[in-house]
Amino acid sequence: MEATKKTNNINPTVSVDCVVFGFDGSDLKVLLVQRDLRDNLDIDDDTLVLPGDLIFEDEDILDAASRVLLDLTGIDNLFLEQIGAFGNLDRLSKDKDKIWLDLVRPTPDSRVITIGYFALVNIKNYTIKPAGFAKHVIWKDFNEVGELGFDHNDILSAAIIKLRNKLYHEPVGFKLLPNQFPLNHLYTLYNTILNSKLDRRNFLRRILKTGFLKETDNFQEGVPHKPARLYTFVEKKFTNDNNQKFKFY
Amino acid sequence: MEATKKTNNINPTVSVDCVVFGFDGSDLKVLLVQRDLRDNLDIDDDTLVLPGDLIFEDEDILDAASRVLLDLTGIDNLFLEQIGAFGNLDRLSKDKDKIWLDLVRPTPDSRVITIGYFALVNIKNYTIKPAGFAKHVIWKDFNEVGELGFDHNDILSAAIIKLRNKLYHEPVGFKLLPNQFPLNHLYTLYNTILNSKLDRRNFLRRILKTGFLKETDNFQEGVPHKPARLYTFVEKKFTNDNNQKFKFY
DNA sequence: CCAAAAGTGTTGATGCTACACCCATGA
DNA sequence: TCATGGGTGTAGCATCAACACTTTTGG
Repeated sequence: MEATKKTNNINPTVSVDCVVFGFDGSDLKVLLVQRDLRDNLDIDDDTLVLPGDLIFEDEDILDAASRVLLDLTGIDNLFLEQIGAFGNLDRLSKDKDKIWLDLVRPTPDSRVITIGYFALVNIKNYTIKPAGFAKHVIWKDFNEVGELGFDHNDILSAAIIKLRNKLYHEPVGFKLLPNQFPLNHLYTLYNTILNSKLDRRNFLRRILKTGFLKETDNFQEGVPHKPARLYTFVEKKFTNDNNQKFKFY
Repeated sequence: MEATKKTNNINPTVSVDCVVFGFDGSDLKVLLVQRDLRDNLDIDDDTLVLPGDLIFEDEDILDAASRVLLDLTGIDNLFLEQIGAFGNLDRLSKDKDKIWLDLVRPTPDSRVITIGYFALVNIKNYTIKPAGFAKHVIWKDFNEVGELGFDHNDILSAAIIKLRNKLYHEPVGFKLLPNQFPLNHLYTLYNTILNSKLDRRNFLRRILKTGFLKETDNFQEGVPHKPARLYTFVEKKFTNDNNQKFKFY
């Protein structure tokens, strides 16, 4: 009967972490942040982590993930999908992690379970500004991500697997591209993410046959070669029901 | 350096819930339990729920799920796979749920996030005894599951989707069957779970071609018709890497 | 005119779907 | 002998993989 009370107390045992993928035309990128409060603390810690935070007691988990992205990166209103829960007992036990936790968390020894989310964005829509909320946010090449803080490499691994699966079965590649794009960008995207060298002609034929692409009257500009025709994504009803039958790529 | 301290304090904000699927030869079954302490409490509550419990502070989540199944059902050493985290703010707010929580939980109003797991078992290995730890445990027909407590219908929905996906891409059907089984049981299993009527000859040809089945010299006994040859599952290295290319059924 | 990427079809092999009858057994 | 499910093959169709040359543009 009673509406949810807003307490704004943090829940010290549950956090969210977000894997945001972008694509710059040739490489897959991941959004990473330097740890919060880094400038104010007298520690030498340049560890990168996924954007994340503890949740509030009365906050929906998905909302928490959205909030984190908005606060840390200015990215709003993103389609986020859950990866899963990560709760290893030792996930916060690296030395550097403990030092940071001791400094910033009210209950640094608390056992924390985190829920991972992932999202795909067109990287050009979210240029990271080198000041303000995005001071410590960077796009990192997926293949050049080193050791992250906490268990965030595990979360990232789970995310890339999910991304590859989705790429096969759902029309999601477009989310990583601008509104209009040449087909070869999509082709490169698939090859990059899937670590493969698909046959170009077969790929183009198949991707067009899905009906999710519509040609425009626009062409690439400023390229030192024949400009390619730009295509756009056609929103169609897509049900995951036939997910398994439907090979997308 | 220091080994994990065992505190045995419960974590009142995180729980696990398990979806255990079984197959009886014609129907898909789910393991459900009546709520804990039902007999000792003066309430009229025959609500069924998934087996689950709060976790301990220093307990791995997966271990917690195993413990729950062992405690409630005697099922040990099961391969459990995570479904995901379920954390809706209203997931514990049905009237009957609140009454039960008030009676058995130290902090009944605590917001709880649950991690769902699922498992496949050969139903004959785990005959539920009508006494002892399994007093309130039943196998329920998947299609006859009514309204469960909490948000357990949501968890179950997520589980069945996962099961259907796995059935397409991985050799898991065998886990629901005895060591030796006639091919038609496997065929029925696929049709039941996928809600389909696969072509029988095509199914048999394809399933044999996967190389995961080996014929034995044994035949069905006690059936009022020609006894079918029994097959057994061949353990082979199976990597999910080619998950997406590989159509299993 | 050169470099660079765009654009474009066919063929052979493989895999898929659809389909029906006889057989072996227990009762 | 009857009822029940067991066991088996093919043909036509669709899909897939493999493969290379010409065109257009900018510089």
